[in-house]
Amino acid sequence: MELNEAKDKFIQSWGNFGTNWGINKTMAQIHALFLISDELLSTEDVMDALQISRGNTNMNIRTLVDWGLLYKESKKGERKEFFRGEKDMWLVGKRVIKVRQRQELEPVLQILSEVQNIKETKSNKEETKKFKAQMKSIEDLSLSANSFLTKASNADENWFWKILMKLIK
Amino acid sequence: MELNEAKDKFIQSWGNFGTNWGINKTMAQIHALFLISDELLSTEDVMDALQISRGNTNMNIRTLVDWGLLYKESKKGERKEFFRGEKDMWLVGKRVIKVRQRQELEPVLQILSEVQNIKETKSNKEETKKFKAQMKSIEDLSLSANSFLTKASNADENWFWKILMKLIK
DNA sequence: TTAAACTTTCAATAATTATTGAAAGTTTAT
DNA sequence: ATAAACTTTCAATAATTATTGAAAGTTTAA
Repeated sequence: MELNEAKDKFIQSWGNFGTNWGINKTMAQIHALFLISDELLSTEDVMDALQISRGNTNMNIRTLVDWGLLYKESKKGERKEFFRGEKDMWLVGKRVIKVRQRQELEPVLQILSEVQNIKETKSNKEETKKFKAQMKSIEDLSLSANSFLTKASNADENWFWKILMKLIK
Repeated sequence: MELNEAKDKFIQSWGNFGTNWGINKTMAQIHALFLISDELLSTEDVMDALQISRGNTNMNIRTLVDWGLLYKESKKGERKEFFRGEKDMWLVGKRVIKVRQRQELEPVLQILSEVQNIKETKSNKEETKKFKAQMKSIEDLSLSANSFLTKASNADENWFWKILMKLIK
């Protein structure tokens, strides 16, 4: 395989991978492009490399910066904005976990808690008890997952993997 | 809140939650309905409860059975098929992890490995080295995540959480 | 067999989500 | 203040994904 062929394959695959996990294809592709680019890239560079529109590029670069996966940087003598990708995959992982935990797991925890405040009537006493118990069990697992992810996304790599390795042996 | 209002809220939220993670809304809603139903339900019961078409219901029930989140069961004297939901959230979690790991993580591992077989030319020696190194680092993290998920999805609950609790303390 | 009861399929359609690109907005240099 | 260089927005459009429902397929009972 050629280098450029390999790069393209990686970008396309990363895009599809994102798609399966609720991250839009362009955003994942831009991220992939930055993972394999050592130089700073401008919005136009990204537009050219991936053949996508200015609006699309701008929007997704913004989101990647918000997620902490890209950094805005300046080039001396250039007025244009440039960006650099975070290359450390452990850090990338931690940041993705943080954002998605906040955006998606926490709202569910909120609902699971709310939904347990039901007024019980004489006619549905048993049913209510069972429903609450089931919500509680989902809440418990979600809370444990949430704690784990919080810990994981704040942990320093060595310490974390050292203990994790005992687990996965 | 009323019991039925709470049930509906849970079903809708679970549907949206699924949507954010690349699982279609109907499938997640059907799953939610089974999580809070003690009785066996038929395709028609699900159609009625969620107001969705026969085809949609059939297709998503099939997938849920494939994933191991629903079981097909018979009711004596009834010719119709009935289904029962797996209620144990730990088991549900393990099964979801297994399916998605196979469907989405493993293809990425495949690509990451493929993409490292590049023929180096004199003109791009350095660039090729860097690209390979970056692919390797992504592959390493992905392999670790993969091992962890495999372990987690085969673990028995008590043993697993006991060690995990030390981590998340 | 036959036909009723039930399940599955799939082409058509609807709903959702992503993308474009031109116009509006902003910043900087002079 | 002006205008060139650059960034952002957003209504229109395209692409993707989900859903419908009728027709085809299958199973069962008599």
